[in-house]
Amino acid sequence: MKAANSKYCQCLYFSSNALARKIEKIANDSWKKVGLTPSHAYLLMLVIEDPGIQPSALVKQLLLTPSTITRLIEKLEQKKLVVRTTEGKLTNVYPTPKAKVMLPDLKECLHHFYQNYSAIIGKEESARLVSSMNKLIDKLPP
Amino acid sequence: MKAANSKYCQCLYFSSNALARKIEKIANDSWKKVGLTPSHAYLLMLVIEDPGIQPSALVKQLLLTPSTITRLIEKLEQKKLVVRTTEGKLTNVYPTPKAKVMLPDLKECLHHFYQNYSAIIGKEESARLVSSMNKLIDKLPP
DNA sequence: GGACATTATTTGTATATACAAATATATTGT
DNA sequence: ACAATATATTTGTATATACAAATAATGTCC
Repeated sequence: MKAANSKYCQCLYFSSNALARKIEKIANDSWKKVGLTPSHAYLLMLVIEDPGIQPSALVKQLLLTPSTITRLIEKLEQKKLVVRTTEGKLTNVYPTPKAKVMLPDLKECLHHFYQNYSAIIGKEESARLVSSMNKLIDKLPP
Repeated sequence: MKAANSKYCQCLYFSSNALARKIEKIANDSWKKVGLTPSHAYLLMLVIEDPGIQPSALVKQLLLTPSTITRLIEKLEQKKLVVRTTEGKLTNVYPTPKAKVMLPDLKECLHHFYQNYSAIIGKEESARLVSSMNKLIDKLPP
């Protein structure tokens, strides 16, 4: 006997992963205009809004590991969008003028992304979902 | 002015990805006993329950791309847990005796996984979440 | 029945992320 | 003030996944 919904496992593992992959695809499209992946774009926005922000703060805000944050910064540095200064054990990340000029475009992409998904799933529904996901993220171990 | 919740972006992109990563971690722990990643384990369970299943069917059930399915099967083949037979353009995947014997252990891991996360987030809450995620997955473009 | 399109699978390559270890600095207890 | 510990960041490496192209077989249309 097959399950009623045989399209995919009725399991949190696949549901959460599949959803994340699909949303990632929408996000990738939304940020194509600025030639950045969503992760790079979000990190860059945080740097522009808080110049000198440290990798450890980015780790907390983006919920990524320190090594991933380092790699994201490296790429933005290659693209001349940020610069790093290290003093002691601390590193500060600053936006370049080139990056600052991009801010309106970055915000526009963010808006496009929001429009894209809320057009499909509805504004209330998506807000509810984000909120319940965030509650869950807080509950789960780090 | 900072947002009330400054820990991470109040955005579907990060929420869905962060949630998926955290759940993946719980899943990885749950399947450590059988020495498989959750993806490999789920694929193997599908093969055991439906011997001869084709990669295209696995693609639909697991919501992964054909190339990823091929790679997962390759690894299970290396571990002598499945065999492939190709006739024409179709491929059939069969479990080995070694794999069939593992089924109870695989099911036990699945149960552990379910116990692990429902202990943290509650059975009703997790069922609700899976269901609303699945609805969303259906709505979003492939 | 042959040209063209469609389907199924695999292969080459790229990417995002993580883990573990390395490095370097700062803090604390005595 | 020194040893031990904790914190911040980077580096080396591994993994899961995807995309695009290649391969191969099948179906269709005139």
